[in-house]
Amino acid sequence: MRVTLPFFNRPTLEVLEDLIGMVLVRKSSGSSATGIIVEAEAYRGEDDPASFAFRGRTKRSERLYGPPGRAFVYLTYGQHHMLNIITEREDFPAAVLIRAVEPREGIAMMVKRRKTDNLLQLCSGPAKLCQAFDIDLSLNGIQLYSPKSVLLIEERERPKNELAWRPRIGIREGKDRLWRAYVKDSPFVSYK
DNA sequence: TAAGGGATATGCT
DNA sequence: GCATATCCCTTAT
Repeated sequence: MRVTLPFFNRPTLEVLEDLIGMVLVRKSSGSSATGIIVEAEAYRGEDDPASFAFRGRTKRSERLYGPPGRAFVYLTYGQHHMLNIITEREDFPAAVLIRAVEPREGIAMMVKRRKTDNLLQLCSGPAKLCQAFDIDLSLNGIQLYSPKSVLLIEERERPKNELAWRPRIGIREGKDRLWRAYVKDSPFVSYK
């Protein structure tokens, strides 16, 4: 599926699953960092106790109610940035948290930002990938489907001679809360 | 594997 | 004012 506005304006659990295997691109002064999304988590509706929207519209949850296809970046624990992708129609609060990516391009830059050369430690966590991709509050609200954007989601090119290139996706349903999708057997996911 | 520190925007009293 | 948060890292058992 092509990544344009309608891609994000759909039920969050569908977007969640489709985002797995897609490419996160961060452009910065000439070079760019890219990675394949291998783990993500859904937050949807005011009835989801894990969502910022659980207690209604506040300054913090406001962007969840905004138009789909934009980034919702915020700071937690005073030092870690989180990247969410807004889904569903305007006024319905929902998003997908990007939890882990498999680093592809710009790895040298990521190593520098993360201060580790362990590939498995580069982007295996929501705050880790933000650090590796230089994502902070300045990118809050940015459009993710414009080719001009410095942060965007792209469809992965189908590799030649590889028939079954789509990743094997696992879905976990939390007890009373979140849904998490991940690439089965990927060493780049955040949990052990 | 477990425990504790870090450092700040946000919401609640 | 105070408590808490979609977490990471270091240090200690």
